[in-house]
Amino acid sequence: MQGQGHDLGEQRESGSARVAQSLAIAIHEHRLSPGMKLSEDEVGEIYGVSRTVVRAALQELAHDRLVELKRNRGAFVAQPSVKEAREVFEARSLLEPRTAKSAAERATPEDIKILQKHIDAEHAALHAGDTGRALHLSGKFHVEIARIADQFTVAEFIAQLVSRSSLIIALYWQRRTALCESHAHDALIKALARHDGAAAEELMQHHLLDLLTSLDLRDQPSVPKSLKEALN
Amino acid sequence: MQGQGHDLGEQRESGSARVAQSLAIAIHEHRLSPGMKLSEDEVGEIYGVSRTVVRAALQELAHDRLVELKRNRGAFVAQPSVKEAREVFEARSLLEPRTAKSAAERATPEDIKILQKHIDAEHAALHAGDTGRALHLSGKFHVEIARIADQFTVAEFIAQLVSRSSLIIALYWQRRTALCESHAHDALIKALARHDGAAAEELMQHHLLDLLTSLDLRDQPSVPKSLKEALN
DNA sequence: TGCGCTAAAATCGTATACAAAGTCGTGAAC
DNA sequence: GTTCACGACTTTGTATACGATTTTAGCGCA
Repeated sequence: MQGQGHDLGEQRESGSARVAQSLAIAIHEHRLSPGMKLSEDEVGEIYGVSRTVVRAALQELAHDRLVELKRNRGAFVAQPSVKEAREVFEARSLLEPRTAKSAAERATPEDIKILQKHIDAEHAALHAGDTGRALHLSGKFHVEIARIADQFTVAEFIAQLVSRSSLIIALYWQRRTALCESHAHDALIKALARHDGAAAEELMQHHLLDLLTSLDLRDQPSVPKSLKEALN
Repeated sequence: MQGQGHDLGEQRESGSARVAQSLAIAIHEHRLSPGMKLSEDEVGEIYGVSRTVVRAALQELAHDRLVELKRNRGAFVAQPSVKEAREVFEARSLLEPRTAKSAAERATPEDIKILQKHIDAEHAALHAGDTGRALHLSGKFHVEIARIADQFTVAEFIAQLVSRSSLIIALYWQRRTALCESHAHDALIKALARHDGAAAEELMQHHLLDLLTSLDLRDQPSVPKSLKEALN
């Protein structure tokens, strides 16, 4: 989300955008756990900026529901409730299957290559034991599909939902096997490559249902830990 | 100065939220036109707050794509492009029909009453010639349906899309008749009242398509507010 | 007259300062 | 020993200050 999207290597980003993105990635990769407090002074110290820009970054993340702002009490990494978790996947099931269908109908060979690179990086991260990074890349795969469909508005929503899903997974994941992801993505990319919209839609719907059912949506919270460690 | 406490009803909200909401409504009601500049000093003067809180409000609106922030140049009421307009309605057509279906299956008599009140107020505003307010209420109708469906996550997305639609209508509306709205909403509420999910889904889909086709999406962003912009 | 350059004014981006609200620990009363 | 209350400390909310960037106006020159 954050930056308008086209400038990834740019250094021109405003301070708050940089901080927000860094924090967002840290959350995606589960280096920041749900419920952890994000003190303005502490975060500002870490990034070498004043509370002003930290506040802007935290507000941005709060808008994406990655952090929760409590009035006069500060910012905390969000802890999505069970109901919110179901809502997020309900929203994804409304948006992503039909977006995947559109993507299948428009995908170019270059698009497929980019997706394949995502998958390869994801596999590599998984193999290297960096499950956090693998999860982050897995999410980007979903957003990339929306981009291929040439639907930036929907892509933004999906990006937000993917971020929140990462938080949900941190809280409610029950299986230790993260393999299902890879296979589902492999099948999806094949359907996209052969412009099989119906199959892509079906595969995406099934993939999301699989993700949802792999969660244990009866339990409750987890544990916070130190801040500086996670952000180094 | 800075009367910290002139309380108009709910003073629970933080200053920035109050300013953001006020500005958002002004945009919904077309009292602020696309492209209009929102100077931080000027807005702060109007609401009696410092630039700090104005900036927070503008950032919030920027996240909802109601205003566009240009680095070192300030905030402007957004001017959605033709492509963005199509994307917004594409996203709505993904989210709203099936949400209407869910709402139909869950709607209680109280829900129907609330919706009816919305419609009545909308009709009243229309009859009073306050088309801006009618548009605003018409939008709230759509959001309320998502609330009835008990999908707050989707409801937030719809709220944002409805806001952006208001901006799009301001730019691309071609018909002078705003009547279609009312009839469509009347039919929808009837389907909801008799728990006819399929009909509600169909009606909503058709309603959105109607809205989209009532726009003139061939022209470029409409009338520039100032001459300089036109010659920019 | 028209164009380009420079300086002044306005506006934004960020840091700092101060006030209000919240948190936590200590101690006295029961 | 437990509970409640009060005060010092911490953290947030907002205002103000200052440097950076952009815009605009004025002036000189072709």
